Amino acid sequence: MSKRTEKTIVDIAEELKLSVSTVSRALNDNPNISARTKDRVKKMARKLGYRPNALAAGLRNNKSKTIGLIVPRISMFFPATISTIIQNKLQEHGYNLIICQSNDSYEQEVALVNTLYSARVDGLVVSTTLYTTDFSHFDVFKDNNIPLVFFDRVPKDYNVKVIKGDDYLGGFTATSHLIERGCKDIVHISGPLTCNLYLERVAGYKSALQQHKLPFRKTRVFYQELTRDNAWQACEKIFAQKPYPDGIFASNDTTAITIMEYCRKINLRVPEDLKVVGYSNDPRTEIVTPPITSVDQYPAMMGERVVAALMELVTSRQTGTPRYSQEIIPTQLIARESSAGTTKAATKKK
Amino acid sequence: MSKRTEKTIVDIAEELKLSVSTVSRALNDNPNISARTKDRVKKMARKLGYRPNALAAGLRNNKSKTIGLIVPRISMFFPATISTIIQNKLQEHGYNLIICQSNDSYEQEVALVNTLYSARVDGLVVSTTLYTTDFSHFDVFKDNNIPLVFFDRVPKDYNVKVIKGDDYLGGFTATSHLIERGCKDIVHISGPLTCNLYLERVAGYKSALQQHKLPFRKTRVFYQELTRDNAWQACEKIFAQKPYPDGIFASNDTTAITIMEYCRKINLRVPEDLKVVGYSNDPRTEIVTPPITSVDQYPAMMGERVVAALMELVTSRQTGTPRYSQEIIPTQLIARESSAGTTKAATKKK
DNA sequence: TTGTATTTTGCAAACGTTTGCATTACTTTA
DNA sequence: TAAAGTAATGCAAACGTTTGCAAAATACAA
Repeated sequence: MSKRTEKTIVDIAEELKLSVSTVSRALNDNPNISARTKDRVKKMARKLGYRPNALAAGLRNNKSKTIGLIVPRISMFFPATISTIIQNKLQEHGYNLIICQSNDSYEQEVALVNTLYSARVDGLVVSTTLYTTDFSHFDVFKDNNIPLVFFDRVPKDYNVKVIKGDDYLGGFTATSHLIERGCKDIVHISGPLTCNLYLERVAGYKSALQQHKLPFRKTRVFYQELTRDNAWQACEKIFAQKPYPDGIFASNDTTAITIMEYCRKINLRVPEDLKVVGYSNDPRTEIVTPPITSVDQYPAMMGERVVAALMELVTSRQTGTPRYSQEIIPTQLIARESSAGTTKAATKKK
Repeated sequence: MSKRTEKTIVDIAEELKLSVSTVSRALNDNPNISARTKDRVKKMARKLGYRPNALAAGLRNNKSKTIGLIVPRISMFFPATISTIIQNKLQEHGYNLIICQSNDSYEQEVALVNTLYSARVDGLVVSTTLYTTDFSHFDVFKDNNIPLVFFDRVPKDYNVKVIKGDDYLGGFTATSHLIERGCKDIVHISGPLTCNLYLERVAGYKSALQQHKLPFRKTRVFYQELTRDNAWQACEKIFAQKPYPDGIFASNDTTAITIMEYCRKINLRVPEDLKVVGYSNDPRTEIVTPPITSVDQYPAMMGERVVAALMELVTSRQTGTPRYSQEIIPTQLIARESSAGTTKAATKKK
């Protein structure tokens, strides 16, 4: 039906016997266009069904009003929640968001950074892959002074804006909690140490143990991608031989949930025989029986801080390379039934 | 530090004493550029740190290699899963995805459609708001013959490509299942009827009842946004007076989960006193005790079909306005404990 | 009326690509 | 060695905006 229907400002200009510059200014509410012409232009724009071409404007202005976001996957609770917040907040600021998933693949992350640069996004928000230790693919953004902010999984030794959780304290609190509830032999299931935040949680775990004069044993810590399958396998190892631990601190709620399933299978009672603490306060922890104690990371707050930081950077592009600050979002332990009661010194054997 | 560092193909051209056209063609592997020059150009491009400008290319080619996606919210299981699939599939095809959330607000949806059009996306994928009954804001896409595909929550009487679940059959199967398990008085908690798919599920529910000679009673059907709060309130109404129903078919798993919580609170046994079936097969249904019977919608299959359909439309833009087909994705009931056993004719009273 | 200040509008270049057509540079053939 | 054919490259326009500067139109003052 309709062939070349795309109306442009020149169509409006011709129709109204005005110049394109006037039309452009009128549409952008430039102060030195008379109210009358503004009105005529806008009316005609509507009449012709004119739609601004953001590509053209972006090319001319060297800004796309678009922000890029790279997360490992959007189907996981924590990144999903943050993405939602970021998206909605950015919308308020008039920015579009291109959400991309690296699927925890370093190569994909690199590719995404490049295509997002090509799309000339006005800023980039990233939570890195588990395995990203070289950050040079982000240099394009730094070098061209394009706002770049990292959250949650953030780089080490790479000078950028960073917004992260208090992972050390989170690990410390979770572990201390278990100790206070009487646990003496606490297993920790951690993510791979290529990802810094797990390192910090482990450090927190360790120092909680030490502070309570409990030994830190290497064999009691597992480093693995925190998937269901891996969690199940870890359980098989853990419960292959006695003595069983009396507490497990999992760096992830999926893992914590899987542990509970495993316990049910082998008839181990939670929290009586084993206490479990997860991480992230995924809503699933609440609907499971028994509900699981977990560490809340305030995703909403983090998301808000991310876009606030981003907007600051966007609006202060000129002032040379800034010294980047690091923001720490607090953490809160939400105690639930999975760690309730007190395990007495003499471990109950079934 | 670096001011005007943005290298363009003209920089490459100057450096190599070539014309920009040659450089452009070389970078795009145009067949009639000699292998030697291609090589030189690519080397120089790398050396200068050249990054293609997708805005400029998009403007020139009238295509952005970008697809828009509008969903109610990305934090819900079903849309999240589909978005993930779509995103990953599109990436394989070399397309970027701009994911947007309407937050179930009609106004936001309209606004998003417009900005995505302005961004000149090469296609648009939509699952509409609960309340979208007027679809004229999508006309821009239809009129300009830009690929447009709807999934799950799809328009009624609007000629477009549609990929939807088999909601009638889903409703029918879920209800039949409850009847087969002995339920005689089945409540249905439905979404608002402004959204067509709920209408179909209700129709399925109704016809299952009729087929088994059970009465359809208006007071046994609730129409509401399927949130936690609403589900809780519905429960309060349902169990305010006897007789209690012996089965509930909820059009959503969040609702099903909430029902189970409520039952626990009022000491009603599931499945003995009440059987529950949800919809979507959200993984949460599996980890709850007892696990909840639900209707799987094959989100992965749907996502794949969506991008397949989209790619077909994208590559066959010329051939006039096509007659759009409607695809139906099958549905499968996953029976779990929440509807196990057989409620005998004489209702067990506690 | 003329001149000056102020408001409003227009011209043309620029943003970084791509591409039809023309041109030049090489091969091949007679 | 000239003619003809083929391969490789270049020219210039176009995509739809925005914007500095110049010009025109209007208002105000003398």
